[in-house]
Amino acid sequence: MPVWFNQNNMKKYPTYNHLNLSQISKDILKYWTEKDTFSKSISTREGKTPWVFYEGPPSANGMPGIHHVMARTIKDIFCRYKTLQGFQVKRKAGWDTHGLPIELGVEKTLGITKEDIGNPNSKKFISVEDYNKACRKEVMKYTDKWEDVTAKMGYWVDMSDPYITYDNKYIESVWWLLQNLSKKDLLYKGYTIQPYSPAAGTGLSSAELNQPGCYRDVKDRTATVQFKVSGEQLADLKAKLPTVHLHTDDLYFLAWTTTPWTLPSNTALAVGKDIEYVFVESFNPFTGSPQTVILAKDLLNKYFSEKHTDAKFEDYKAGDKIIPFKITGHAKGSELESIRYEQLLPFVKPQGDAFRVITGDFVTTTDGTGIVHIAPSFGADDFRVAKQNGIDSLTLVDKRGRFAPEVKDGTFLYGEEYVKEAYHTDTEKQAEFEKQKQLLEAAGKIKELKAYLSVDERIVLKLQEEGKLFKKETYEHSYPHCWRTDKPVLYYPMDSWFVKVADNRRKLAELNMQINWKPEATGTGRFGNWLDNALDWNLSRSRFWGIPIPIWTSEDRSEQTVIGSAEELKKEIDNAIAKGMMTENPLGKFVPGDFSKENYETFDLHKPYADSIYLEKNGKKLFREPDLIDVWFDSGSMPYAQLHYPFENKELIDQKKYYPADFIAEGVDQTRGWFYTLHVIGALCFDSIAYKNVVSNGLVLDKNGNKMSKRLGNAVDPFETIDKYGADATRWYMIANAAPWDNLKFDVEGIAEVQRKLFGTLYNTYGFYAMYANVDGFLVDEMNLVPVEERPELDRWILSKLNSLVKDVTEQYENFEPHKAARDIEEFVDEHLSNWYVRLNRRRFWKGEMSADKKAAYETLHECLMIVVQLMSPIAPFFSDWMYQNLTSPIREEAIKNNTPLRFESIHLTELTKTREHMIDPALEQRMELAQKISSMILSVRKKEKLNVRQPLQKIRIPILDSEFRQHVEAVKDVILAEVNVKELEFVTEEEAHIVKNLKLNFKTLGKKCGKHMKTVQAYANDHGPLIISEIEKNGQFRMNVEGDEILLETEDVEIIPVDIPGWKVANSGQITVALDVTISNSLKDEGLARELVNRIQNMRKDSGLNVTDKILVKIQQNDALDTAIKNNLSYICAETLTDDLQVVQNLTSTTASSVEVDDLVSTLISIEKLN
RNA sequence: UGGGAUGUAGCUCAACGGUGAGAGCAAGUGCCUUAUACGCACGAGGUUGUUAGUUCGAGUCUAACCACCCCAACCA
Repeated sequence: MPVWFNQNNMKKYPTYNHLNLSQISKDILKYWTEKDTFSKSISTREGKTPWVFYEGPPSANGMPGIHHVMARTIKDIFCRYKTLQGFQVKRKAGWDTHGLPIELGVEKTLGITKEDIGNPNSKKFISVEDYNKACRKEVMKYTDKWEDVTAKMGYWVDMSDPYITYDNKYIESVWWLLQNLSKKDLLYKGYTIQPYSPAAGTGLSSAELNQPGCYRDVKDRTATVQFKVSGEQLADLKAKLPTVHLHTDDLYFLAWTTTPWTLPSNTALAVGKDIEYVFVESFNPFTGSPQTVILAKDLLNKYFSEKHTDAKFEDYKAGDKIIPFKITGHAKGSELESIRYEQLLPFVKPQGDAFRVITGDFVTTTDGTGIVHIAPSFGADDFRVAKQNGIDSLTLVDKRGRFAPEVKDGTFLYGEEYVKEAYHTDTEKQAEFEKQKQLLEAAGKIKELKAYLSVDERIVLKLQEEGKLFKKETYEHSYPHCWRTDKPVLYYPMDSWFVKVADNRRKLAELNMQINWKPEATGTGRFGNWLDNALDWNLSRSRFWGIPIPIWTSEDRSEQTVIGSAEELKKEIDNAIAKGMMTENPLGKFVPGDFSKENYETFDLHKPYADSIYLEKNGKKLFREPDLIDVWFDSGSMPYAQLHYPFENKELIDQKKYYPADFIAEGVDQTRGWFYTLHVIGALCFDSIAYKNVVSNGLVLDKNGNKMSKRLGNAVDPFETIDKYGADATRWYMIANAAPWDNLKFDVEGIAEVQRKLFGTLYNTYGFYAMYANVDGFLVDEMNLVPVEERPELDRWILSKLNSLVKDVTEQYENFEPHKAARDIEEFVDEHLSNWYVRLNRRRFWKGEMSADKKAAYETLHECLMIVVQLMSPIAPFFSDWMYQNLTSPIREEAIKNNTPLRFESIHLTELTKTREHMIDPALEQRMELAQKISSMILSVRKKEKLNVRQPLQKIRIPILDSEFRQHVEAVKDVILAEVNVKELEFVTEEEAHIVKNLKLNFKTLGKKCGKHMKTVQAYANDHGPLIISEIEKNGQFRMNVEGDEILLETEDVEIIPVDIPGWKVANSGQITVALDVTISNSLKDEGLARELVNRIQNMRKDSGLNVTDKILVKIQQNDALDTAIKNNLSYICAETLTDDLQVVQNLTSTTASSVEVDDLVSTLISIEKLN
C-alpha cells in the first residue's frame, strides 16, 4: 500500500528511502483499477469536444513485442495529452482476427495443410466448419498477454468492448461498404496475374512469397529468340524508315527470355519508346542463313563481337565461329511500334489482335536485347501493357502447371506436360525421360539422350532447328518458390474481385493533401507516390477464414446480387426459399432491427455457411462467389464497422461527429497497409479523408541497429523490460531517444540512464522538498500563495523558465513531436530546476523560521514539480501520477473544499496548465543564462588552477561589453559570487586593465553590404584589427575602399571581444571574458580551512545519522595550522553546522574522535556529540 | 531495379544559408557541495559519407555517386 493512501490525516508529504519505478508502476496501476481512473478520464469530459482516435487492430495470435510498446506509447501520449486539454478521448480497442497468419498458425497447431481443409479424401481431413472454429479460437490465443502488456505499459485503451473483425456486426458493416462500392460501380471482377503455386494449387499472397528462403537462386535455360517480321509489313517498313537498307526479306526482332515455356503464349513484343535500335545484317549462328535482326543499339556488342567487325561477308560459311555483321539501319522504339510479326510457335491462335510491337515503359537496355517478349498470362507487366494496347493473351498452361494439349509437335513437345521440371515426381520424370528418349532419337534429333530435358531446353532445341534461335545460355537468377511445397511459383492469371482505385487516383491524391503526415515526407513521398501509381485493389483471397465476399452470381453470370446487410440477406433467402432454391433460412432466428449481441449471435456469416446460401434473381439460382476478401479491407473498414455503421450510430459518421479521426498512429509498414486502406475506403465510400493527423512510427531495432527477431535471439521482451525498469522509464527512453518516425536502436542502458537522470533527479528534488516541508510543517495552500511579483528573482526566474517550458512542450505535443517535448522536460529538470534553482536556494529551505521568503521558495518548488509532472504525464503516466499524489494528497481535502486545481484524485483527470505569458521574462532568463555561463567559466579557471571551490577567492574582473551587459551581470552578481565562492565582482574598462581585444566580423550584416568583397574585407580586418577597433570605438564607424567600392563598417557589423587581461587568469567564451584573481591571502586561506572544517563536520553529522535540526558539541584537536582559521571564523563554523559549543582541545584520540584531513597538509582529530 | 528515409564526436541525437558545428552517454580528470556518488564539476574528442555545383559564405540548397535502412518488386 503506497504511503499516500493514508496520508490525509497526517498532513505530511510522504518520504521514501529509495526510488523504485517498477513498484510505483504496480502501485499506481492498482490505484487506477480501484478508482476506475481511465473511465473517469472519459466520463468527466462528457459533453466536451471529442478528439477522435482510431486504434489500429493488432492480431492477438502473436505475442506482443517491444515495438508494440513503442507504437502504443505514441498513441497513448496524444490521447492523454488531449484529455488533459479537456477533450473527450474515447479509445475503443480492436482485434484483427482474419487472415493468413492466423490460418497458418492453426495449420501449424493442428499439423495440417490447406489440402486437408474441407477435403474428405485427405487423411487429416478437417471440415471448413471445424477449421474456422479453430481459427476463431486461435486468433484470441494471446489475448490475455495483450491485455497484460497493455495494462502494465500504461496504455489506456478500452479493452472491455473491443471491435472484433469476425463479429457479425462488424462483417455486416463491411458488407454494407462493399455494397456501397458496388452501387458506385467501383467493384468489378477481373483477371490478373498473381503468384500461383501449381504444386499447391493455390494463389500466394505477397506475404507468403516474402517468407524467408522463398527466393532462391536457380539456373534457367535462357534463349534469345528471333521473331520474324511479317512479309506484308516489309514494304510499309521500308517506306517508314527510308534510311534502312534491307538486303534480305528475313528480318527478325531479337528478344531474350528466361522462361522459354512462356514462348508459345507470346502475343506481343515490347520496345522502349526512346530506346535506339539498330538493324544488323548478318547470319543465323545456328543455320548460317543470311538475315537481318533488330535489337537495341546499346546491346549490340553483347551479341556481335567488336572483333568481328572486319569479317567479310563473302568469306562466311555456315558453321563458322566468326560471323560477319554490319549495321544497315537505325530506328527509335517509337518508330517500330505496331509492326506485325509472325507467331513464333503457332500452336494456338489467340483471339483478337496480337503479334504487334508495342511500347512499354519498363523496357530497359540493362540486359537482354532491349526488346521484351510479352506473354500477358504470365507476367504482371506483360498483362498490363498488353491490356493497354488491346492485345489478347494466350494461356497455354493449366492450373496444375501443365501445357495445354495443343502445345504438341510429337517431337519436342508432347502436350499436357509440366512446364517446370520440379513439378514432376521422380517416377514421372523417369517416365517422361524414356518417352523423350524414344521420340527424339527416333526423329534423329539427338543421337543418345542421356538425361531428362526440360520443356525450356526442348523449346530451345525446336527453335534452333527452325532457325528462330539466336543464342542460348544458362542464367542464374533468384526466383520465388512456394514456401510450402518448395516448388517454383508461376505468375498466373486468375479471376479476382477488384476495387476501382486506379481511376480514382486523383481523388485519393487530392484528399491526401488534407492529411497532416508525420513525418511529412512519408505522406508526400512514400504514400503520395503510391497513390499516384495506385493499382486496382485485388480483394479476392482463396482461403477459408475471412469475410466472405457478399456477392451471389448465377452460373451464366447474367444475374448478380450484392448483399449489404443481414436483413437484406434474410429477405433474399426467404425469396430463394419461396422460389424453391433453398429449404431453410439460416437467418431464421435473426430479428432485423434488433442490435443486441444475442440476436447477432443467431447466425454465422463465415464459410462454410455463407457458401450454402443460394439466392434467386429473375428465375436463376445465384451462388456465392467463392472468394474471401483481403483482410486489409477488414481493418480499413474499422471507422465505420466499429460503430456498426450505418445500422447503428449513423449520425456519428454522416454528421462527422466521430469521423474522420483526429489522430491515428502505426508503424511505417502500414503506409501501404492500414493507412492506405483507410484512405481508399474513406475516399471512395464517403468522399472524405479517414484521418486528419497520422504519425507513422519507425522500427525498433536492437542496439546494434539490427532488426529484432526471435530467431536471432535479439528480441527484447516487453514484460521483462517493464518489470525491471518500470513502464515510465521504458516509455520515456523510447520517446526521448528518437523521433517517432526514426528507427530506434533499443538499448536497455538507455533506459537505465533515463531512470537515473530524469526520474532519479525528480525523485530527489521531491525528496528535498518533502524533507524540509515536513520539518517546517509546511503544506501548500492554494488559496494563500505569495504573489509571484513578491517572490525573489530566482523564484521568478524558475517560474519564467517553467512557463516557457509549458509553452514549448505544449507546442511540441501539438506538432506531434513528443521527442522534443521529452527533451525539453529533461533539460528543465536537470539543468534548471535541480542543478540551478534547488542548488542555489538550498539555504532558503533550511535556514531560519517560516517567512514569506521561505514560503515563496516552497511554493515555487512545489509548483515547478507539479507542472513538470503534469507535462510529462502523457509520456510517464505512472510516475507522474505517483508524484502528483505525493505533492497533493496532503492537501486534497482542502482543494476539494475550495475547488482548486489540485482537487482531482489523479493527475490524468486534471486540467493542463496553460502558459502564463505574463510570467515569462526573457530578459530575466537571459540574465540567468549569463550567470550560469560566467559561473561555469570561473569554475573552469579554478579547475585549471587547481583551486577547489571551497577555497574563497577575492575578486573577479569582467571587461564591460556595453552598459546593458553590465546591468545584466550586476543583477545576477550575487548569484555568481555565491556559486563560485568569490568575494567581489568588478567591471573593468580598457584603460584600467589594458584589455587585449579581438575583432570579429558580423557576416550576416556584412554579407549584404560587401557581397563578393567579403574575402578582401575579412583579410583586411585580420591584418588591421586594432586600427578598426579604435576607429569604431571612437567614431562608431570605419571607412574602407575595396577595389573602388567604399565600404562602411559600423558598430553593428563588428563585434569587439575582450580576450585577455594581462596578469590575470582568464577564460573566454563567445563575447564574454572573465578574469580571476588567484592570490590567496592568509585570511582567505583561513576561510578556506574553515569551510573545509565545516564540510568535515557536516559529513560526520550525516554519518552519525543526526537530524538536520540537531544541535551539537564539536571538539577539535588543537593544530597550529588551524588556530587562526577557527578563531576568525568561529561563528561561521558554528552556524553552518548547528554547533552550540566548539572546543579546541588537546586530548582527543583516534578512539574518541575521527581522524580528518583538512587539506593536503593539515590533519587533525574531530569529535561531535549531539546536545539535547 | 524503383520509391522513400538516413548518413554530424566511440554511441544516441541537436544545429533560421552566417563568424571557431553543439548536448547527453561512454572513456578521461577532479570533487562525498548536510537533495542526489544512481551525484556534481571540468577538459579532450569532428576533413559533418564522397565528389562536383549554386553563393561573398554550405552541415544546411542542387546534382551525381557511396553506405545503410524501410517499402515495393525481383520482371524480359
